[in-house]
Amino acid sequence: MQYWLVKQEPEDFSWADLLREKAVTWDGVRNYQARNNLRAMLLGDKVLFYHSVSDKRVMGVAKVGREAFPDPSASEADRDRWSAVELEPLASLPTPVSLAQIKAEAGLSEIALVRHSRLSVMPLTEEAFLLILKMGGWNDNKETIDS
DNA sequence: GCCAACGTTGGC
DNA sequence: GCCAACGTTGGC
Repeated sequence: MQYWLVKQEPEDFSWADLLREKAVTWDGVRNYQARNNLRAMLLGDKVLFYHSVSDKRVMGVAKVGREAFPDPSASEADRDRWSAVELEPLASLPTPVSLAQIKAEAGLSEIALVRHSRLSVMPLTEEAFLLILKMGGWNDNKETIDS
């Protein structure tokens, strides 16, 4: 099991949109580091969904529903250069976790969300992932989210 | 709205 | 291959 965080401006595609649509093709990533992270995702990996810019909060947990495939939003010539995955919603955080809270938490000072604010797809350690869940009011143990 | 950080492009 | 110019992202 690996853990990730993806960012999206809620005006473009929000957590509520994902809950409504039940699945989304996560395409349009045009940064190599982010793309490499997409390609490393495995079926069932857990993905925190973060609202950037206007909201700046972690909203919920999704899972990888399909591993990397050629990005359908890329031009024919670039189809193999860029990748997409599918994400499915798992659960909303009882209380979304703000960027300010994350920055104030010593245990999260090393995560890419803080250190590399422009990266849109990033890995998280299990510790960081579970800590953010806890900060979001997720009181159960990790087996709950795994089931 | 501003600007820092960063990635990409293209001239040389 | 270097680097200046430029575009984009995203926090503030």
